[in-house]
Amino acid sequence: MRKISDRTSIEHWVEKHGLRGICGEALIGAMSLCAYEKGERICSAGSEIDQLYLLVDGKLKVFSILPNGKTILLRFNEPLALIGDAEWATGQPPRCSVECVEDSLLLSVAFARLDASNDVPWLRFVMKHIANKLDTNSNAIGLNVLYPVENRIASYLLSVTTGENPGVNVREIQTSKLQEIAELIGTSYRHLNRILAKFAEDGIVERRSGGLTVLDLGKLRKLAEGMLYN
Amino acid sequence: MRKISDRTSIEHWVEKHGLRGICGEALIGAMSLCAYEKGERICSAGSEIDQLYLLVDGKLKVFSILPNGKTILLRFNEPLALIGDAEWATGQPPRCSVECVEDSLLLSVAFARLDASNDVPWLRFVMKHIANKLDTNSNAIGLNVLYPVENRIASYLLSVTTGENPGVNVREIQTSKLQEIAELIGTSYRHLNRILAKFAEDGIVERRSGGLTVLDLGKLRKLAEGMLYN
DNA sequence: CTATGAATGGGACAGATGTCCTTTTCCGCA
DNA sequence: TGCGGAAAAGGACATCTGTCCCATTCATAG
Repeated sequence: MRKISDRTSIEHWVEKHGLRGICGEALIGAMSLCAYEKGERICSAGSEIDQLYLLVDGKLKVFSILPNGKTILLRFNEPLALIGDAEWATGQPPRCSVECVEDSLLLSVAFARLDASNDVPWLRFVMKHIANKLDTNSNAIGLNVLYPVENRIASYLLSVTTGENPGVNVREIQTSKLQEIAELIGTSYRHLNRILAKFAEDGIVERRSGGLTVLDLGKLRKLAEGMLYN
Repeated sequence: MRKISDRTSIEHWVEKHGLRGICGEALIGAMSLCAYEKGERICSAGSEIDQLYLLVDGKLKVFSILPNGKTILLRFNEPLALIGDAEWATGQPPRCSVECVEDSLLLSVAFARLDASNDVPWLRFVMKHIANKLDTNSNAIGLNVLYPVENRIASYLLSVTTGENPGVNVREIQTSKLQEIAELIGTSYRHLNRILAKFAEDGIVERRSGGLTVLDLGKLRKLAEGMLYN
């Protein structure tokens, strides 16, 4: 992580996301700007966290680690997203880990600084964000339990495909080895492989030389049926 | 639902749960007390909701309804729990339905009344509750995806068993037909039946005359492995 | 260019779970 | 008391998913 102290940069991102209407000048003044590289970890489940982060540029993945050591993808985050909001609110250590899937920029404020603030619009802003996560999560539980892996994979592929350009090579837009993808989706590598083979047969994706190319976003969307990791 | 207008009753519950330290007198004055009967629905997914509820006595079950019409149990709620908090925060219609599993008492406040309030301790209180739900949910997603139905059933049985008295007849403590339980857990009736048969074989439960008696809470706890609906 | 370990692709089989049906039990009512 | 429908119990089979294993391909150091 690289800290960017330049106030002008901070201002830029504050303006870009309209933060000035949300939190007071004092809070903005207390913010730092942090640059994380692709693959870097912002926070880890169970570890300490004492900063609230606002993702202003880039993309993050949020995943949970279970008692048996397995991991499961919870969602991808794009700007403007909060990291550490729930932890600040509950005082609990983070239950999830957060990692950059692209080079990312985050504004940060110390929890201590927030505790001291009685900024009502800001509180409402944070509350709304947490509530949105909850909303998404409540839905995701059902979808994860009630739909087979095929749908989760479709959803995952949609999430890592930029959408504007079908035919994206998945290899290029995210580091994960297939093994990692399998873990994120909560299935075995073998099964992921099986489903991908079927997708290839159905012309949804193309596999060549170890890469993976999405051919038919429409079919993927139909399979994902509204279940998205975003 | 029966409305209890008696201010003294309201005061009683406000005191009992220490609400006076959380929200201003004005907010308390705006609260109503509602008595719901076992089985009654407090809110339904997708419908309108314009009140925030505080469960002060009784027990609720919260479940989500999916596109395909299936339902999945998200959690049980006991006092002091909030209903409608996330909906108030996001402005979205409820994604979950909430139903009483026992006769219950809830304090209610209109969203409109809350919108007008800038009570900081109260905002933090609500925020913390939403964050807790999120925390629990994030965990539940992984558990639901990565553990087989057997564990979910164990967890369910624990949740509906009062814990102090092993040998509780499940029939007595909650209305659900087995078919309903199956839906809540997100499995088929057939499979639930299979697992229960295995539990009976292992001496964990006893099935007789259509009822179900929990014999061995210890084994259930081991199976649930920290995954609880509460 | 080749050797080597990592990553991918896939066969075989077992266990978990869903679907479809039939039989049995329970329970209220004529 | 007997009947009829609802709920429960369970058999048979198909599909989904995991585990184990091995063959193939790829990337990279030498």
